[in-house]
Amino acid sequence: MGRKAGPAGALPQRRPTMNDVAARAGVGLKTVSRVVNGESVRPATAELVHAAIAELGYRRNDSARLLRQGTTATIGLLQDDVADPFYSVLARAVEEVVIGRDHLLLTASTGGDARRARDLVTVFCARRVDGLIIVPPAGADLSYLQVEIDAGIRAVFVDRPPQGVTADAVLADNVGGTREGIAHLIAHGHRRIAFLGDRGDLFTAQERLRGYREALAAEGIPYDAALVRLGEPDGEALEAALRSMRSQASPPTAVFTGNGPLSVALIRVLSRWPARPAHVGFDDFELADCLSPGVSVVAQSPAAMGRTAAQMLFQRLTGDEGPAQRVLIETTLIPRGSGEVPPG
Amino acid sequence: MGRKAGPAGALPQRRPTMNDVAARAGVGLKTVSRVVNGESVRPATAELVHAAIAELGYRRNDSARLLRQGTTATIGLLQDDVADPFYSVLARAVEEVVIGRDHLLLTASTGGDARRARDLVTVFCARRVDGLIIVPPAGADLSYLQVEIDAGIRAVFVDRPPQGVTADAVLADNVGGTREGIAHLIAHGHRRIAFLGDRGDLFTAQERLRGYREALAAEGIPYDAALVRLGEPDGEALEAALRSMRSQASPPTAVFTGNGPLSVALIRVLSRWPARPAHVGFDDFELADCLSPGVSVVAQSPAAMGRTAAQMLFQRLTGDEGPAQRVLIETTLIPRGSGEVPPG
DNA sequence: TTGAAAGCGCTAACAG
DNA sequence: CTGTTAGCGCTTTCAA
Repeated sequence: MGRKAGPAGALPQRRPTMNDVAARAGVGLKTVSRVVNGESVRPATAELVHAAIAELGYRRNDSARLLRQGTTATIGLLQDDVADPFYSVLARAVEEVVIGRDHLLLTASTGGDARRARDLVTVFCARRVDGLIIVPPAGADLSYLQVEIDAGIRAVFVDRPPQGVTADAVLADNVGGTREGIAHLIAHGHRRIAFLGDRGDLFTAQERLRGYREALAAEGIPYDAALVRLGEPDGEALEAALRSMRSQASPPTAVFTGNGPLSVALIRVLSRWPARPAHVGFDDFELADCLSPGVSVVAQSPAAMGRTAAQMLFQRLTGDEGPAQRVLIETTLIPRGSGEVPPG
Repeated sequence: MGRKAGPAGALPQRRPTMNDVAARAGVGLKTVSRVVNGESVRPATAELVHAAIAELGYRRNDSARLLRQGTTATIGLLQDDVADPFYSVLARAVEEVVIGRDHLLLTASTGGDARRARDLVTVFCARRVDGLIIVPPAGADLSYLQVEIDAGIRAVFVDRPPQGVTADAVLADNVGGTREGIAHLIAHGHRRIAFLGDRGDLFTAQERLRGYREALAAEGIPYDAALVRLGEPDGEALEAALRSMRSQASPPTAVFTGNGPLSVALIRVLSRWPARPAHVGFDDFELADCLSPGVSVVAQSPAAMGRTAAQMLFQRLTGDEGPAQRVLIETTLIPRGSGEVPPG
């Protein structure tokens, strides 16, 4: 009782403050502060304070504390969509580092919308997060961030580099990984390899396409635009593209998909198809090994990317003023069957 | 230049405050506050202030603002692991609601560790989050939360109900969903149905087991403990359990798995097995439809759970003092083939 | 319409 | 060892 004071509404719920504790214990405010923060205080006095704290149910307000200290001990994480496995694994890794450093993590998903990203960045900055870890939306101009960075908010970019601002970035080895994947298909006898990539305005899609071209060039295989399709992982569009490729004079015998969702979409389409081309996908995904055949992939390491980004951020926060870095995280080719099928 | 002032270190980076703006504009502090907050100010004066704001690059510090206002406009989300698809989808839904209400979301993963959960709750509360959305670790006594709730921090539980404290909870219809799944198998002729559930100290595992028993009882099928195995989704342990079940006089013709990871683990095991029992899993997962046969599941709706929990929380934050509620989110049976296989 | 003063809850900088 | 006074950056009186 007391808390539910009838229709008149709940009590004001004012929590006891250090002042209240000080008054209750009959000591000065600063003494309470010392006790709470474990600084040296005469045991007898400390006892008094502890008693008052217990009686009042006092808990220090860290928001106030941090305001005074001029920090928020908070990092903001901004990405396309936490529900996407790639990002959720990345987020978990970031979380781990952030909490290990006694900070807290604010998270938000942009849905890939540049406008929303900007709004969220603004909100995070208004809260004065100590640092920002950002997967920037495709093609977003981030020059608005420069003023925040100049004002002291550190930022590290993941998965895609920033445009319009100079800052650290942690990226997958998109070119190298794709080269390896394509070379693998070529090594298994394929020369007509389709490339299904994500939207062309995405950095990762561009880079992976570049890796594709480089791998072909390295083997003297001509690049054929008719085998390339860039766009979102839409099943129907994918199927149409595939159909048109198949009707060519020289149809593809293998397909490379540029990310997880595209791989999954392709698998859905192929499951209804007669002959199956060889397939290698960029980015690993759950159950890739349980399909028949298992799906060979170029695995990224979202956890390593998140961890690295967070660590770089804290390095900046602890005084590293060196020039902006760009770190590449290695990929790993995992053969599981689908990529080792010989040309039909 | 200026920012990188050589080895001496970066400049103090003090951001301009309202005071600075006031001084620069030659007006009072409160006038700046009014302008920044869009309150009525004489246009000419406002112009002066805006100019000063632009020149100084001033941005309001929301942390300070919120301290004064006695709120943090922040919600804390605590769950086992954001990297788990179930939780990441739930998190995304929570995010959406929270940001739609002009709040921010702090997230942290407990790894299912009760001790860590407690620490994180404490940290969140010390920051004075307005509310908490929690997936409580198995068997964790949350009575320590009572004092925080009494002090005004609202809490809503998701997926698992709280122990040791009375609060709102949003749960899946574990019993009903499982009953439906088991009934489905029975309808397809199965009478020997194995149940592979998660650790027995997990609320969801208990409830789903209960649904299993009720479904059997409803059809007059005797419960056989030899067909039940509870434990973490460990492939080897699972295989051993299955092997021992198969060697029984009357081996199971169907298997029900109690969550996504268990379903995946089972699929891995079965992929190396000769005969395949029928299979229905609780909780849907990516590519379940692409396996052969497709995996029939009792789908939960983590997005609905997260959304509902967040909405309930805001209802509490806006004055709802009614008794604690428990909301059940419906499940949906999705037949895809594996659950419609007749007994061997 | 504007501004001065007080204060959110805490810590930093000095005294005693 | 302890307490007093400021002050973090803002909003909230309340008076001019």
